[in-house]
Formats: sequence, C-alpha cells, structure tokens
Amino acid sequence: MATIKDVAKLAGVSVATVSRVLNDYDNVRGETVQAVKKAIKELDYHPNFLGRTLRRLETTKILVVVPTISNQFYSRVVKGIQTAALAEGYHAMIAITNSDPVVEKEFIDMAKRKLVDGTIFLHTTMDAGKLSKFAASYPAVSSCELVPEADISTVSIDNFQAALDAVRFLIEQGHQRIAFVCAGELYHSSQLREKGYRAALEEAGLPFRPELIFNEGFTFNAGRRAAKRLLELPELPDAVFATSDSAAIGVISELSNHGLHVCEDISVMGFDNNQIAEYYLPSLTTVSQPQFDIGHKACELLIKKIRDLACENECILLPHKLEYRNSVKKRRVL
Amino acid sequence: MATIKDVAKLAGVSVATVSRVLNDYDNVRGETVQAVKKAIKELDYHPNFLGRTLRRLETTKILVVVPTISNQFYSRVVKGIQTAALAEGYHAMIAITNSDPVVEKEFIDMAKRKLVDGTIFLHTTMDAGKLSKFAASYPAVSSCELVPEADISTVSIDNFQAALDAVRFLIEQGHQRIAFVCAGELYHSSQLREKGYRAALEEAGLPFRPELIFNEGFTFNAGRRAAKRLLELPELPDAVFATSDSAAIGVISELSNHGLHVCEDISVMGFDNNQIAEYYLPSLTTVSQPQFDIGHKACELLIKKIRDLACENECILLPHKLEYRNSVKKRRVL
DNA sequence: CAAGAAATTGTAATCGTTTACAACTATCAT
DNA sequence: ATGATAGTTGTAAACGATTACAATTTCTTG
Repeated sequence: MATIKDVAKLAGVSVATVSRVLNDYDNVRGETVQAVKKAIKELDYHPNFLGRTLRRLETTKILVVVPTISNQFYSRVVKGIQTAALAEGYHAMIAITNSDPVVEKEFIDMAKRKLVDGTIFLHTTMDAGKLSKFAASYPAVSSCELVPEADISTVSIDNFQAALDAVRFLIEQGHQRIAFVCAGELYHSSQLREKGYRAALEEAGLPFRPELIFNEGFTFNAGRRAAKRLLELPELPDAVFATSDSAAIGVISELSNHGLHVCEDISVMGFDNNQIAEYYLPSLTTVSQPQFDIGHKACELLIKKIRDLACENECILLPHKLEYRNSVKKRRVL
Repeated sequence: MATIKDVAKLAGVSVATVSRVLNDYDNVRGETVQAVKKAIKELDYHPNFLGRTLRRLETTKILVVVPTISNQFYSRVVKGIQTAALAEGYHAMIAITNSDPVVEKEFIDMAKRKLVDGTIFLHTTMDAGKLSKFAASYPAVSSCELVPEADISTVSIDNFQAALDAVRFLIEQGHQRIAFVCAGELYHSSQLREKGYRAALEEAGLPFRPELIFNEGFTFNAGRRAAKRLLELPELPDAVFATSDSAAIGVISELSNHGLHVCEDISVMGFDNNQIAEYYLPSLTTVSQPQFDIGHKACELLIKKIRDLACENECILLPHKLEYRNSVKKRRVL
C-alpha cells in the first residue's frame, strides 16, 4: 500500500508538499501540483484517513445508535440524519443495538475512543444519569425515544399532544370505548401517549377503563396479542388506538382472523405513518411523524455540539399530523 | 481529554506499561496493574482507537454498503452480517447509498483510506471491471445483488432455480397465463429470475408472451404500475409472479382497488419472504431467501479475505424455499 | 553472597498524516 | 549590489497509541 512518503519520493518533493496538494492548499507551484498528482495517480495512492484523523483529532464520522432497522420508522429518521450529515461533510455510521445494553456499550465505546465525532441516539438503554454524563463529555443528541430528565439536546414530536389529537379524532367520529395498545413503562413516548389518551377521554367526559389498556409493545405481534386479549372482553371496544403502525396492523390482522371487519365493525388507528400504513388493506388512519425532519434536525444539533461542546442544549418538538385513511369509521352525517 | 501519557504520569509509570495493562499483557506486576487501573479510572480515560489503529493498521470495522434500509430484506441481511462480525470481534458499519454512485464512491473511499478493514456490497453501482479491481486490492465481498463476471467472493441464492421453482409451482396449481413483474436489466437477479420464469414455461410447453412481462422494479409502486398496465390487457392473466414482496403487495393493492379478489380471481406470488409477506391480507405465497444466513456467510467470507487478501474467491449459493400461503389459488382436487 | 535467569519496566522508534516554522528562491525597489 | 517581500518548499515535531529492544529489578541457586 502506497503511503505519502512513496508519493513524495516519486514526485521528488517532500511529504509536506504532497500533503499540501492533497488538501488543496494554494501555495504550491502549478508544476509541482501536477507532478504530485501524477505520482498519486501512478501509485493509485489513497491517503490513509487515520493519519489525518489522528493529527487533526477529528473523524468527520457520526454514529447513529439504533435499536433496529427492521422498523421503517427508524430507517426514515436515519435517512434524514444521513442527508444532513453529508451536507456538512460528515458521514453517518449506523450501529444496531437490538436494545442490548452490552452491544450498545460497545458502540458507545467507539465514541469515547474517538472513532467518531459525535453520537445520535434514537433509543438508548442508558438511564438519565449515564446519558447526561456522556453528553457532557462527548457530543451527543437524543432523538425519537427520549430519556426523561436527561441533560442532552433532543428532537422528537410532542407525544402527549399527538395522542390527544388522535383520540380526540376518534371521539369526534363517535367512538366511546377506545382501547389503547402501548409499550409500557420502558418507553417514555408510550407513557406520554397514554397521558394524551387519558386527557382526551377526560375532556370528553368519558370514563377511563383500565381493562382497555394493553401494554404489549410496538411490534406486529404485540398488536396481535392485544387483539387476542381484546376479543375476550365481555364487550368489544368501538376503536383501538395503537402506538405504532406495526401494532395497529397486528391488531387488524388478528381481528380479521376472527371475522371482524376493520372500519365497519371496529376502528383502528396507528402511529408513525410508515409506508405500510398507506399500503395496507385497509389503509391505516394514523399519526404522522416527520421522520426525515426529526433525523435532519437531530443531526444539525449534533454538528452544533461537535463544533462547540459547551453550547446550550436544545429540546426541539417537531409538528405531527393526523393522516386520515380507511381504518377508522367516519361519523354518520345525519 | 486524558491520554495515555496522563495516565502514565499519574500512575508513575511509563506509557509502555500503561499500554501493557490496557492490552492485558501478563508481564506486569500486580501492584502496577492496580496503580494503572486506578489512574485510568480516576481520569476516566478511554484509549483513543486511532492511535492503536494507526500503529496496528487494522480497524476491526467492516463496512456494509446498502442501497436502502427501508427494505426489510436488507435489514435482515445486515443483521446476519452484524452477528457474524461481532462473533469475530469486528463491528459492522452500515453505509446507505440510495444506489447513488457519488455517495457510494464516498464510502468506498473510506475503505481505500483504511477506515475499515473490509467491505460487503449488498448492491453496487460499480461495473465488473471496477469491482474486480477494488476487490483485488481491498478485502471485499459481493452479496444479494451481484455483478455478473466480477472477480470477487459472492453469496446469494440461485435466482434462476428459485424463479423456476416458483413458476413451476404456479403451473402445477393450474395457472397458464402467468405475468412476470421484474426489475429489468439493471438488476442481475431480475434477469436470472426471468430466465427461470421462461424455463418453467418452456418445460411445461406454455408459450412465452412478451406482453406479460412488466419491467417496473422492486417497489410497492412498481407493483402498482404493473397491475395498472395488466388490467388493461384484453385478457387477464391467471397469476402474477413478482420479483419482490413489495411489488407483489403493490399488485394486490391495485387489483383490490379494481374489485379483484386475489387468490379467488387471480393468484399473486412474491419473492424474498419479508415480514410483510406473512402479515399482509391475504398472506403472501413467496420465495423465501435465507436473508440472515446470506449476511452471516458474506461476513465470514469477508473476514477470511481480511486475514488473507490473496485467498481464493468463493461463490456461494444458499438454498431458497417456497413459502406457501394464501395469495395463490390451489388446484382444485377433482 | 555472587552470578545468572526471570520478571518487570522504560526508552525510543514507529504507524501515516498534518502543520508550525525555518529555509530557500525569485522578484523588485532602492 | 542590497535588503525586503512574497512565493515555494523542506524539516521535524506533533497526534496517541503499540512494541522491539534495552535496562533495570527481583528471584533463584550453587
């Protein structure tokens, strides 16, 4: 493998001059530049990044810690991150943790060991204390699934308001017994959405029924499990609000297996607005999150942090939107 | 940021000794080890990876070049890669190119500049010449979407045989007019599958009808477009074989919009066996690819290459399998 | 207790680059 | 011819680790 020395020797100049050519300095004579470029080509030389990185102490890489990429939600956020990163000359590297703290720790180590300039967490298993401490010493941003009380810049939607809006809509359509499929205490977003759900019931004067809360998770199978349990209730709900599109589809799938027609017999609403929400039959009424923008903004905040670790933390909420499709029964207009 | 020097000073030893402690050498006195570890803890020191990497000229990172992660197919392959990598002490980093040659080039540069030890392409925009040249100088493996004639280790399924099996199955179920939704010349896999499709027709003595070939692509919308065109045919086909599950679902969705019932009125078969194939209504009969295993094997081959760049190239074909579900009409048993 | 062996530690070179600084060359006004 | 100036180029010291080799200390044994 050719190094800068080989190039220097072949071009008959010093390594410093080669380096200057490589970095487009304008204080090198035209002829010299040509000679160096010729040597580079001849040797098929590619500067070793580690040398530069070590010297400059910057990698122009950022790490994105993701629980999974099977979920389209995250893949869209990642795309937003990557776009913003590229625009500023950074490269986004994705680390999939499967929410395994051990794996996550390994990747965080990469950040601590300066293999990347900064880290974006789309979900972390760290608690507020650990995360705050990490963010104090290394550029980092938390997004999507936040850690309450952590001292770090964040980007997400207003999960409380989004759920409130969704359930309000269901109520407006005449639904009263509304089941809620959520992911439990482990996910802050789920808790906030549950608060929104309750707030909507309360403002409409509807009773909160604990038996309609299904703490099963975000996945398709979680939705299925919830639907199975729900079908055993003495009285069926009018509507189901699931905190993810996957779970919503799991619900629909299971209800269909039992001969129920979603929309006609029972309404189902999702969350996220993944592609599947649009493509499913019936297409899914859902809460749309600006996934790309979330990623984009998170990356911008991170780069700000990379440039000035001491800069003020920002907590950004981006707007959500209801997406009206065919899984929710419309109020009959009299 | 603390460096090894700071630790050495605080512990009252040389940097060499600290390094030995860091790397678990057994020729350091117990007390010294303790002193060094204490200093490390006190300074919250994390060895800078770049120093080590530069010295050892290995990064223990591998790069996975992916066109997209929105497609579950790739995310499962990536999971296989990551698992195999971790088992050998490597970390997989994912680079999303959107099949943009410029972006891909940037990431390939990372490999050339030694920021990673090796590269796995799940799809590349390079031609055979470029890819072969790259693979000759840098550890690399090509997988999933291969480049014909390229000199590089590969892992995939036997796309010809898989399509042959699929179409044979459709024919066995009594279908005769079988449409084919594929991705055209850009994708070698698609071409091979078309050959398999033709071979199956031929061996059954069925005519090949060019008007039943729909070169639209792998996506949901590709499937929709194909279905739209297909609905304008003077005579409807009995079955549609799509080269991806997404496209198959696009077909189903569009056909449903026109009041056709998939399975009863027309059969649809997919390819890949993504989660959606199982979850869709109707669930999708499809060709299952061993996605995890493909990734796993590809990573193994890559690590072999990293350890010995000159080792023989291997071209591995993994077994596929038909997954029988509810989108294909069964032959009536008389 | 001396001498050699073994265990432990330190010194300094090294990986491939960047960059401060010095040094050299050419140009030009005086 | 001289000195100042600007434009090029080279020298050598970083960056933060690892590691060959040398040096030191400790242990063993006759």
